[in-house]
Amino acid sequence: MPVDPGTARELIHGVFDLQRVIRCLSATELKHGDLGVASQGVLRMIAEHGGRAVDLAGKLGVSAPVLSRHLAELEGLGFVERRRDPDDRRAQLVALTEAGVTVLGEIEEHRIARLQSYLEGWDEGQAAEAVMAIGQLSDALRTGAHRMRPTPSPETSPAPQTPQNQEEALAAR
Amino acid sequence: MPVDPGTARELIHGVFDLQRVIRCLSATELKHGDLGVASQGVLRMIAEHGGRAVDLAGKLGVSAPVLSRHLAELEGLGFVERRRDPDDRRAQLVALTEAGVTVLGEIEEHRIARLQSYLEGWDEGQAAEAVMAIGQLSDALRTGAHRMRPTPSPETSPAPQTPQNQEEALAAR
DNA sequence: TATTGTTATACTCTATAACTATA
DNA sequence: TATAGTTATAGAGTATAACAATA
Repeated sequence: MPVDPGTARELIHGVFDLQRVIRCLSATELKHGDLGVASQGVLRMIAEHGGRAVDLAGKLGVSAPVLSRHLAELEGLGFVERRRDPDDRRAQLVALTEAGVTVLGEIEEHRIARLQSYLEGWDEGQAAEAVMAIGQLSDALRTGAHRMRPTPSPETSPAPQTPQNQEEALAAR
Repeated sequence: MPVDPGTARELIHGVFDLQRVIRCLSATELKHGDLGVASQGVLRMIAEHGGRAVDLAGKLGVSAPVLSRHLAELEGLGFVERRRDPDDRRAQLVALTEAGVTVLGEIEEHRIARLQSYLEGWDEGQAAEAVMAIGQLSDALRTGAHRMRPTPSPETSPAPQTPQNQEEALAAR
């Protein structure tokens, strides 16, 4: 028994509206010194799941070249260190420097304080419900889309051939 | 009594994660013929709030040049009609053509069916809660950011002077 | 003088293709 | 032959600045 089409429609529009509001906020806030929003996301992902670059790209849901450039930028700013993986000398192990940890902390603190002020009047339960609802939605979209893809005519085409980086991204969590 | 900083943090990360998942979906789905996701959003906004172009830009949260180009594209595809506003000959009144209504209907139907399949296993209440939570969050960010801005040193600077299109966007709903 | 809309230009973030080095 | 990463190039979407026409 699927969700009512009207509710699905409202959810779609709600998500797009949220994205619009956030884009407007990104224009004015969400910039920290030289760091764009995307680089800030890379910084956080390194803090949480540091390690091989290729795995980070998968978790971030971006292609290898995109991550490569963000890492080059972050390394140039002194926020990230890259060293070769001793077990696989093709790969890189990525980690935050002390400066990187510091700047990420500043970014997070600033965002949290700002969100807290925007959420003035909310109670804890309301906020927790929003966290849960958004998390559930992300999971549903991830697994749903992931379950969709792996059916590229299993008989006619012998192998997918394309790297298909979305899949890794969607399977990440 | 503000929301707990830990909860605020989770909410921030949850929203960014959701954006990542949606970006991955956008790459594979969410394209309808020649129409990019942004143009599809313009199409929907015209359907819901058609009228003066400048007001549409405010509701979409984009600058006038961006809307101008999207409208030119949509007009070229035959999905949108523009005519001068008889009451203000600088302005344009924007509306969907029959083809525009049709294509928007197709887009919505396709998205709804897809989301319904992704939300397999959800019950109606869970979906309704997600709609509510996301709507409340959008509203909070909109009004919060809007309340923040109108304080550009009210004594030293006589007038804002800059168009400040974010404000209109944030005040739209 | 302010507002509506357009064009030109630039920025951010992204992807694909072609390449090197390693496995 | 396949994978990790880089560089080059292109595309989508956005903004600011400069402009024309109208108010």
